[in-house]
Amino acid sequence: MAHRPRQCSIADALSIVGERWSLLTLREVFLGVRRFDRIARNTGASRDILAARLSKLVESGLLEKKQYETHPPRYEYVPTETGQALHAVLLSLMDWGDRYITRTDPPTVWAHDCGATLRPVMVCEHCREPLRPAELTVVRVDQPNPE
Amino acid sequence: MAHRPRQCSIADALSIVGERWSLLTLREVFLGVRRFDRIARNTGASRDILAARLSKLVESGLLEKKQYETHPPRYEYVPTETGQALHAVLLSLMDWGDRYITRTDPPTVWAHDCGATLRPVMVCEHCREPLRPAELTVVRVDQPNPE
DNA sequence: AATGGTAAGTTGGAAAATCCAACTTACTGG
DNA sequence: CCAGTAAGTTGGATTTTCCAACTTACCATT
Repeated sequence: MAHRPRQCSIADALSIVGERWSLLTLREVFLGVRRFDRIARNTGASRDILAARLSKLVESGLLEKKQYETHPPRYEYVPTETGQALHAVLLSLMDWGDRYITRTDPPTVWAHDCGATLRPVMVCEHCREPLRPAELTVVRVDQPNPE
Repeated sequence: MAHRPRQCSIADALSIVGERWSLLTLREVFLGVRRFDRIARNTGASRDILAARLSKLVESGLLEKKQYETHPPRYEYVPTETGQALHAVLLSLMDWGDRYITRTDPPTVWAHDCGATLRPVMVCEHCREPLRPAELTVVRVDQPNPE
């Protein structure tokens, strides 16, 4: 009866960063590449789509457009706090790719300030144990189709 | 000169789960919804696209098709180990959405077996400290455009 | 002074992906 | 016998994406 999709923060998040090239654009920004041409070449996105994605990321508050040159006006895209918080998402995606998809050695390696090569792990904030899918239970979820 | 995009596990991961509906499909599977019609309704994906996505997820080794009825043949989609490992990605995306996008109370709440309401946190495996973007440095990365 | 390169887009038209409603097959329950 | 459920498939319309070329304006070189 209720043909409404499930309400959920994953869907909300994807409505902002779920389109093609958005996450790769943010990857470049996190790697320090913050100008249009370079982002276009490093991702492979076509210029028109990249322009649209960057505008959306700015409108959505993930990036800020900083002018670094007037005449002609040129901008670079720097992450806001909201944008920076997405770094964790990209790291978990990278980790999954490293482990299960990419055959070779991890192409990208980060170091943590503690001195170690970064291995990102998701833990429960309360007990600090690494999350295992089998140890999770749904407590509350929107149920679009009751019957 | 080199017009090759950057080689990276995030791109590899997105080549499998980056298309529209793939991650929402996996969300449903993790919530225990494993049959075609329900997934279609709960996500809002059109049936033809959903069929294509499910096939791809099966081919890519994230889901397995289990027959639960012959005559007519009916299947359900259950996550493999590779698929289950993506739960962490969805949780980090959910957490980001909860914090920065969704205005209301978190629509979906998970509990951890330790008894606490789940708050997923990304930590450095070595020192166990929560990751802060400012404390990360790139050690190695594919550089598509040298000059 | 003219030429080529860099930079950040924008434009128009072709190609690909997605959407949508209707159809199919084969059971089950009333 | 009819309606409902389930897992898709099909054809055609709509929307996105792709691609190459164009624009504006500066700087470095010849």
